[in-house]
Amino acid sequence: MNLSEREWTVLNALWETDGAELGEIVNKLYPQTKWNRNTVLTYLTRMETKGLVKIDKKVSPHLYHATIDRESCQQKERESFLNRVYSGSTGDLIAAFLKEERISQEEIENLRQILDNMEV
Amino acid sequence: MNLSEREWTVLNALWETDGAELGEIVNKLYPQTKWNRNTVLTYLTRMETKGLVKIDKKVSPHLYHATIDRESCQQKERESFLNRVYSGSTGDLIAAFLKEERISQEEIENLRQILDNMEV
DNA sequence: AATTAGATACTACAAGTGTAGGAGGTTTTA
DNA sequence: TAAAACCTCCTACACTTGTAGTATCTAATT
Repeated sequence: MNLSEREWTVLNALWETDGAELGEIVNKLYPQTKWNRNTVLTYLTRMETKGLVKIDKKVSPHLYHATIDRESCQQKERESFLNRVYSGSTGDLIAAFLKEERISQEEIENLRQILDNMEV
Repeated sequence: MNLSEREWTVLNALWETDGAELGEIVNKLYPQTKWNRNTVLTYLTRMETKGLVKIDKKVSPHLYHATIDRESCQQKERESFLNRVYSGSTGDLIAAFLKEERISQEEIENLRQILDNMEV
């Protein structure tokens, strides 16, 4: 199941506040997205159909939960990104990110550590 | 202009053989995709409408070219992936790729070099 | 209890996407 | 040159996505 941009946006909000009410979700999303409340509701119910979201209807207002965890979504997305955009070459991909994007000194150190531990 | 999965697949084929004929493209794609020839043609013409593909109709069979280069598509895709999936944290993203995906010893060395050159 | 504000359900509708089929034009080949 | 093999064009159609509007329902407030 490949997540769309909007689905990621919604899920990111749900992961930050698991078991949120509609109003909270709408408010959290509004600054970046300007989505209408009913638009958000449509996304949530469609995502429920797809099994991405669980809606707890025993309480009112309903509570909305992500049914999948962030890590495994990230993992799938990495896989697909890697193949689609870098034909599977992790080295090229990382090199591109290193060269282009801003990284703090600490992060550089951290990555160096990881590399050291990978040395056979 | 955000490229879809299919558009990436088509463009990857075009980048590998720029100015290809339909038959070549179809054959190149078939093993991974099993797409029907007319399906491919539909994608190509739709992508022409979007400005992603240029069709040279002066010759027959027509020749199909990508109008955008791979690097700039990769760059956009990196940006969007980074924000969508890692909330903009390049460090987290790279760490995840380093930990999860297989990288050869040479690539590790190469990345280390890049890190060294980034040191202030 | 009546009003109001927010929540949910149902409906809508255009545009985009996935996936070809059929008809007709062109090029190669027997 | 007739057949075979491609190629291109046009058409189709169901499904998904983006984006709400309306109507109703429920909970909070006066």
